Amino acid sequence: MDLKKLASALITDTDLLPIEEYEKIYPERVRGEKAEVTRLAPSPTGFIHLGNLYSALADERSAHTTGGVFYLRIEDTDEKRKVDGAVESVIRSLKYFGIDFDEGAEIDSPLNKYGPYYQRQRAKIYRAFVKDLIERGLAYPCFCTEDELNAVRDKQTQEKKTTGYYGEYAKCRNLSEEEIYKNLAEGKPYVIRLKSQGSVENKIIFRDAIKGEVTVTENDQDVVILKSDGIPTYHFAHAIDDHFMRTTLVIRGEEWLSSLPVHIELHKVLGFKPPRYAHTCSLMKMDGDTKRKLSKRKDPELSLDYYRKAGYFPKAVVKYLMTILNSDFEEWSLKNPDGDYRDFKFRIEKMGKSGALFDLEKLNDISRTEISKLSPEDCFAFLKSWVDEFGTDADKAHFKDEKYIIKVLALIMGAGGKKRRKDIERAEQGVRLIDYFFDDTFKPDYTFRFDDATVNCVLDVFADMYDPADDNSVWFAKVKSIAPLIGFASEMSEYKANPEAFKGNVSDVAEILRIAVTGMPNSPDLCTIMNILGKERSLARLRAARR
RNA sequence: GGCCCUGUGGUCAAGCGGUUAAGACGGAGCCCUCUCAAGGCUCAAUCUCGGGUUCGAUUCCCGACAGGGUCACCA
Repeated sequence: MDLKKLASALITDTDLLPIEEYEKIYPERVRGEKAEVTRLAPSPTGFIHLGNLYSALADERSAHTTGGVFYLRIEDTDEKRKVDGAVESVIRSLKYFGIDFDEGAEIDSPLNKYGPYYQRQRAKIYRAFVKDLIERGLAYPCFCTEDELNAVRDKQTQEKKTTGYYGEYAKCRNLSEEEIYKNLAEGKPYVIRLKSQGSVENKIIFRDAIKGEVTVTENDQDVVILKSDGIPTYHFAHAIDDHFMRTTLVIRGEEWLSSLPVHIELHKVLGFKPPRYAHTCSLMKMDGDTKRKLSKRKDPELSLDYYRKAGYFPKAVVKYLMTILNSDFEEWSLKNPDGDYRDFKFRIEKMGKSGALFDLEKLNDISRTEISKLSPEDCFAFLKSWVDEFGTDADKAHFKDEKYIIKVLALIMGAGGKKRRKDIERAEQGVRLIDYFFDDTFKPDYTFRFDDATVNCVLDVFADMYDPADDNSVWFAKVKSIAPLIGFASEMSEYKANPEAFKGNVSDVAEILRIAVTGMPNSPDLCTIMNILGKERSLARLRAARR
């Protein structure tokens, strides 16, 4: 068979470059010996999720801790699944979490020498190589229809054979020259398949950067490399792109491990040296009593928007992910509480081999801790940016009074250092936490544990003696002085020594006042709260709480 | 079902032939204390199961079991 003629009949482009040219167009990168070139290669199919961020972080850290390059490539080979604005969304979302690309699609950079970074725009490159493969007898056209393929698969399933297009099932593999040209003349659609040279009898031992030695079976499937629309499949595009974009480390989910034999063979027939691979475990979630991969459809917490709306501190999400990525990060972080996570020595090899259950509790803890480290001013800025986007009208009005809120935050956060509080977990919850500092959102729950006469007595007596000029100790002395009036102990030690002798103690007096002023039985320092509210409002609240 | 990956407390996990089997989150308790938070201290809780190899296995090998992934003209 005249393969050259066949190749020209199948791949009709007339402007393809000789394949050797591409080695010159995309030369080896100049880089340090250990510098890794990594990439994030999402398909623009929807919105970026936590798994992408997780993977992006591993890529970004691998590149930047070694002095390498991290770029963005868009895998848009499946037109059906394309969503407008997805690329911008990827870049924006990652930026929100502090991750930037050095190079790639929609990235303004002088490094952009390995583009185009959209696979659809690289069609000529792929076709040049497919054509070469056909000429070398390593690829062939397949005219099988979907129905025929399904029928074969059903038969294979029934006979308990391995499914797929291989060996005796590869009908079009040995089509005669005239059959091919006849089909072509009839205008039958076709795909190009790899003519696999492998055999499942052979095992390949391959070294994964995370999993270590992995034993796989050689590929014998005649996989599709060029779809009927002339666009390559993922497998083929991956081999070409990661070679010519000079990627050194491919980090991807472990769901790709099973197609590794295909990729190995593809690299081999194309004459490329494969990159190093790192197959990461997926983020899992508990569903009933079994684990499963976090799913886009079922789990809202997979969406990055979820974290933005809930007002998680972006750095906290990143730090949480870092603890899963390299478990010794947590220890490092404890030793360097104010350190930048970028100073941590991230290594892809330290990644865990088993899938981690996503732990929202731990994220919450990290988020609380990170927010507690902010100054009241920075915390205000963080909450304000959340309020601007997701807050109610009341929130927006409140946040116009920056000075007042900063005063409130200084209290809530225990500013000053030693008595730091961790009350704010997320912006959404933090904003609700300060509602009682504003009259329009003050929604008290007057559930007192004492009779009305006692409550009123405490309220009235304290209102009479309250003086905003009092410092904390004078303020508290006054609270204590009320106790004996209603048969409460003014000293805790007294009360503990003989609880039967009293109806209550100072803390109960304070509780009555606290419920009146804040509407809740628990709060930060009451004296300071009254101070921030001011005399008039404080007294008004004491009055309003009378039974 | 075939193939591949994984298997240490509730969760994330350190460990790499001999350890009282780290640490963190969560839980319980105590202290501190006007409540809460924070902080300090203490406690409970783990090597999936069989066989080997070895003087000795959580660690190495084999098998079972369990969980996960994958078997497209989707990535």
